[in-house]
Amino acid sequence: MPTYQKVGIFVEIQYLSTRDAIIKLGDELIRDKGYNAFSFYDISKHLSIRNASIHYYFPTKEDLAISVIQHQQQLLEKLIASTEDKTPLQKLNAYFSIYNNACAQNRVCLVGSLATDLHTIDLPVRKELKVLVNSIITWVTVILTSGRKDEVFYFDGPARAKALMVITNLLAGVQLARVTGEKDFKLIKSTILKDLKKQS
Amino acid sequence: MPTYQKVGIFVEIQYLSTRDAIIKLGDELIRDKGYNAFSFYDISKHLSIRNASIHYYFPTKEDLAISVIQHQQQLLEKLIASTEDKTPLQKLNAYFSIYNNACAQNRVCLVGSLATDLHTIDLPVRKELKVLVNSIITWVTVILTSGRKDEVFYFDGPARAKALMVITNLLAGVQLARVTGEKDFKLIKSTILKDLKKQS
DNA sequence: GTCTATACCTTGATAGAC
DNA sequence: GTCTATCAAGGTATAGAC
Repeated sequence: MPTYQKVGIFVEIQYLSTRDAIIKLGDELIRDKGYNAFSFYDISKHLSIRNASIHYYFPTKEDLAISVIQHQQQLLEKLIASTEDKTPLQKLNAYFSIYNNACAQNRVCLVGSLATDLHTIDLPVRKELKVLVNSIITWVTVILTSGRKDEVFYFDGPARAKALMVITNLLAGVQLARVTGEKDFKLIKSTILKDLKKQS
Repeated sequence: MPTYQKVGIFVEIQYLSTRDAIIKLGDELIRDKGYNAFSFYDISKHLSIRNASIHYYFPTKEDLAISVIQHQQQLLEKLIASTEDKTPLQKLNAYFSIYNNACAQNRVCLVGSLATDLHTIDLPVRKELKVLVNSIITWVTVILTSGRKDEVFYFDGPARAKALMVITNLLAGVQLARVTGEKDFKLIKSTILKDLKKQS
């Protein structure tokens, strides 16, 4: 068995355009503090740019919100594409990974955050959110359908209904975990999997 | 079979002290727009009182938040007490009724709303929220435990884990329903019950 | 594309009269 | 207990120089 010497520390550095950096930070802020609680100052401070520069890319706060949602939509589509050839269980774990990351950072998921603020945002943003939500529901429904067909998942009733159950477990799981602790989120995750794998 | 004549319309009028009216409205606003989106003006406008009068009862906004949470805690305890002699299924339906009302008004539940805003509120409020969350989890766990003992509910694993599943289904269910429509919330509810009643 | 400077509004909060 | 009046802070947004 070979031995290894530590010869350095590897640091991953991301280079993003100003625009992409604003979107990424906006996403994190919405999921950390909520849409109405974060301000352009939070972004300008962190990126060492000025308020006016943010408005150059995003004339209004709602414009930024739309771009943040579209960015999540793109991430989702990448995740779907990159797991295309994987098993249903691997795909489901890929979906779980979204919430694992969120929970580890003590952030909630974008959908849950914007849904609670829904009545304070205008129609174009709501419309974009609806697209994202439907993409998520559709993907999870497809995963569960193929998993049941392959007899790796077992559940009764329409796959879409079961998808709603799984999604709501995770979505509210990260919210509850903020109050009761991360171990409850892990408990929810393992309970979902145990339940799906159990022949009924 | 007797017949009846309509002789009048019955209107239920609530008389609340200013203090209680503020709390009730604060609760509705938090669940409608979120903690950071509602303002004292929303309350003063609706109650035809002045900003300063609200501050007389609640020196700070966080003071109001604490009273709102405590009010929900009292409602919960009343609900628990009033269903003490009922069956586990009736008790579970009583718990469901909280979310039925919320969903019908297109409002989310207080826990979900404040959990997404958690990082913008200070410790005393978080502490109060934690008390409420633990009360809910404990009650649902007790309901599920006695239901399983009576063989009206069937599920594997710890009752607390199953309680977390049911609670997260409902909590995120009302949030998702804002985006996809109320019928999905009803689907989630009926799926929970079907699942619990199914002998495995 | 990024800056300075600023307009304009809403917010939570307070002082003090009644 | 409720009011008028006011404040200071913080917010989004814009004009215009560089």
